[in-house]
Amino acid sequence: MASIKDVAAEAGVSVATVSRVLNGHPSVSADARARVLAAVEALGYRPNAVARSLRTDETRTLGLVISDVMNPYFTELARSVEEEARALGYSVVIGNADERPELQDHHVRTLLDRRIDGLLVSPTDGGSPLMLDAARAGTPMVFVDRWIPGVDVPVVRADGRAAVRDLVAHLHRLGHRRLAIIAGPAATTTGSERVEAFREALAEFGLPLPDVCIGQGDFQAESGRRVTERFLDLPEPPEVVFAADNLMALGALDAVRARGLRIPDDIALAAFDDIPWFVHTDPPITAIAQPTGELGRAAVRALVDRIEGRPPQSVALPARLVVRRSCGEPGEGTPAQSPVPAQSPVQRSKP
Amino acid sequence: MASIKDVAAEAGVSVATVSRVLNGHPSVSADARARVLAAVEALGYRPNAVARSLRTDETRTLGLVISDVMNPYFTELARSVEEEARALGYSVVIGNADERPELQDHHVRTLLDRRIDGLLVSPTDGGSPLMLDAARAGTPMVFVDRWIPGVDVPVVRADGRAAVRDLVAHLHRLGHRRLAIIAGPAATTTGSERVEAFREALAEFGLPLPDVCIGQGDFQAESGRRVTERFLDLPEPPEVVFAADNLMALGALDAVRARGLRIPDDIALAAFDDIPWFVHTDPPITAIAQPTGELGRAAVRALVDRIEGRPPQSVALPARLVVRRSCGEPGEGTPAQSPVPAQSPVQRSKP
DNA sequence: CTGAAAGCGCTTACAG
DNA sequence: CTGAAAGCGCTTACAG
Repeated sequence: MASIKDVAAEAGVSVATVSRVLNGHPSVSADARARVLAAVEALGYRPNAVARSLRTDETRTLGLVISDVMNPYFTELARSVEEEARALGYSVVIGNADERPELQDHHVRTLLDRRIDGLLVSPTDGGSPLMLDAARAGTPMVFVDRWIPGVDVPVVRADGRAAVRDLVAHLHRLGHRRLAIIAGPAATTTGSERVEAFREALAEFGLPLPDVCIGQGDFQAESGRRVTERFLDLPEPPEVVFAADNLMALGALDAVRARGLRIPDDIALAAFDDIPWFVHTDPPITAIAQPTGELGRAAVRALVDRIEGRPPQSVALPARLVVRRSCGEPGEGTPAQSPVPAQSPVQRSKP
Repeated sequence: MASIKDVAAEAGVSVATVSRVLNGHPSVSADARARVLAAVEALGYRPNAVARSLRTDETRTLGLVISDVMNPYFTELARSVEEEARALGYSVVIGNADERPELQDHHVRTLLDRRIDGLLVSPTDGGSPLMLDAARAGTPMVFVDRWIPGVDVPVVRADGRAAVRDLVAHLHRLGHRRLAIIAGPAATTTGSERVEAFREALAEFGLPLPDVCIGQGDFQAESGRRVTERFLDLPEPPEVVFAADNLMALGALDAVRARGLRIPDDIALAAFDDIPWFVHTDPPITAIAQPTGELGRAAVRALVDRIEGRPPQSVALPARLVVRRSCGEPGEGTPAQSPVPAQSPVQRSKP
């Protein structure tokens, strides 16, 4: 592969001059520039980014460590991150932690070794020493979706409180009183915050959240299935299951179907995270939608601000409730107090 | 960040010795080794992969350029690619072409600039000069899923011919005679091969495939919707729509639902690619499943073989038909000639 | 077993 | 405007 030396020889100039024209440095004669460009063209020369990075100490690359690529929510997040990064002149390399702390560490380490300019992470756990050290050592970092309290790192996330409250109001209106939740890992902020928001909303409506109605999941489908089976085995099973993410909702669906039960007649289901398939499931699933694309873009902007020396900003964007049919139709249970208009199935929460 | 020089100073040896212990070179005294390791620990030293790559001319990184990350099929492919690569000591950086040739080129160029050791690609089109030049210039490359004819690059893919034939047999048995397909771009092998396999299978059953029954999609949901609407507007609409990938099936579902039509009563639907959600749609969707994880792993093995100087092998793994309810139940149409047992909804094609 | 030195492909003060 | 030279952080023949 042609190097800068070859180009210099071909153009009859020094490598310094070649470097200058390649980097748009102003002080190059038109003649030299033309000869260099011609040589570049003739040799099909492409600068070696590895060498450049070693010299400039920047890779124009962002690392993104997410908890689970197979989760459509994170896939979409990754996509919007890449788009915004590309627009700002950065590449992104993705590490999939698969909800496993040791895999998360593997990726953080690899990314750091490659000297990425900054790190976007959605932590799988409370934060490993490796990650915390990197943050303290000054590696530009921002948390996205999930975060770690007590660390001085900007956070870009959705605020689901109002939407969860809207969901509980919706369930209450339909006459449901015994509600259960499939929670995410307590070590993650999204894991604990969603349970808390749910508990608070229930309290507001005078409803209890007994321990047997809190199932411990891990944000993956299999755990949703397992927890749902336990719910169904209860002497007094819940009337509603709220899955704290879309994959656990998929697992719950599997479990319900395996028992030959029907939604919402036998049991109602709602999910945190909205995905295109929820429109087509049997029945369509009521969900809380995050502004995923916006989150990804905001996270990149915050990280690049940090990298380029501008003060980065934390962001919290409101999630919103999307009512479908998996919790019952207004009128099926207690008469609806404020019926959802059939024409507009999307109900926005007021931020 | 500590460099190898700092470690050498701390340990009281030369950088050469530090390098040797880090790389497991045998000729280092136990004493020197111990001192180096202690210094590494004390300083929290991590080798700079950028510098190492420049020197050794290898990055231990694979590039993966896929057509669309948001497609669950490719997400799963990417995941299995990363797993196998990691097992073999490589990282992978993913480029999402989003079915856009110019984006594909952008990623190929970026990856090449970064001097990845090898490239895995699922081409979005017939192949750009950039990609073909890279292949000719000797960049280790393997095609996965889609490929480009006439280029000397190993191919790892699924063979869907038998499964498509099984699907058509299934449809015929159910009494369907007027079948349509939402095809992928003709410039992609999967785009054209699936239409061809479908056409051949139809011919075998004496069924025509008129031009109006071939809709041109681009493997993304929106095109599935558009094409389906056109089918539905036909004076004599098809009885079955076969979507050549799962996203176009999603679009078809949207279109059918928007018209208030029911599946399979008003129109039947089948898809190439199987995904977990197909079990839960209304109704569950009959699909052709690819051995996605196996494809990803085989592709990585082929590429690494090529990189490390072993002869790489092309691979074609059989896809299989998974019968669900979206095309009707046996007995609904013409009496089933060989009914699908209700107990086992999964029917394997014989390779 | 060990170290001094060259060199990977760039960029960038420094002189001119 | 231009080039010679230093140096980024490593690895690896080459001598000893």
